[in-house]
Amino acid sequence: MLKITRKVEYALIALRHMQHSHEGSLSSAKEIATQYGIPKHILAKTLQQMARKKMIEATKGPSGGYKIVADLDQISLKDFFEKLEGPLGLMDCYFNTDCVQMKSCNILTPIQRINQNMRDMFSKTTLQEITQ
Amino acid sequence: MLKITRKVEYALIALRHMQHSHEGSLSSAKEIATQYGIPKHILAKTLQQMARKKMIEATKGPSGGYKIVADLDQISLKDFFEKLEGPLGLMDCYFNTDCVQMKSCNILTPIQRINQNMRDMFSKTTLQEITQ
DNA sequence: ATATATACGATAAATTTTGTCGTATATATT
DNA sequence: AATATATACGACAAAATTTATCGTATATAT
Repeated sequence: MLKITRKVEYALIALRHMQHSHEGSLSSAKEIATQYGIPKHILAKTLQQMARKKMIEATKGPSGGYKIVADLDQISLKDFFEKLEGPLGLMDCYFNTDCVQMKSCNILTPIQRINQNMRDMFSKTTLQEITQ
Repeated sequence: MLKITRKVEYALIALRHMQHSHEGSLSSAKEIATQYGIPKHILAKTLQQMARKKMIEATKGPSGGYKIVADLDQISLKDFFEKLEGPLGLMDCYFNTDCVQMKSCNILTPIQRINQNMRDMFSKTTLQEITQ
């Protein structure tokens, strides 16, 4: 439990790779996949998702690839996680209110507190800090 | 991602229930399961695991059940999670060192940092704070 | 034209989580 | 002693989620 997904892991690896490669240069999915032993197709999808979220930009064709366009200082880890995996919560009832046991649940309030702590923590860390 | 499991959820509900029931009284798996709409068999297993970890104590036979015996002030959320689900880490490589990509991995150190933050957070919260 | 690279939906495999079943053991009550 | 109730626990099955694959389309440099 409390694991990040491979998708997020691959995304972090790719971001860090791009950030450390030559300024303005493009990194292809193939290049990154090969270097870190990641399935190319999956990495490509993840990169596409990041492109849709305007974190990176894609260039098609031969010698194409991706490059970072967002300011990683301005993106918190919480935002990053949510861009890739949707709302962040320890339990679904944090954002989804249709649990039939809502009324009888005796840990709703306590759980919300922990949740808030976790979200605060991930809100305070920026992507830049991770990939620098 | 970053979800707690039902097992942990059920354990928290049960603990809170016991803590709020009459001092020294026993709560049976059936009683708790019925009240909160939890599958009885699963809850029983979870309670048994908590008993093995010396957090609660079981009494067999009719009118038997469980009661809290540990000091919940002395148990951190991190310890609680680990008693039920094993080592706590965002990624397996935090405690399991046989990832073949260890050497080429470019996010090992950053991830360890986030990991540590999360563990610290859960170490600072006690079970008592949650179930009180 | 051709080769290379991204785009993306559909689907399959693998893993993890969640739940069920059966049987054994202990004990209060009758 | 017999019965009913409750915990103990391993084996197994179902469901859900995550992870990966496949096929096809589009863009573009050479």
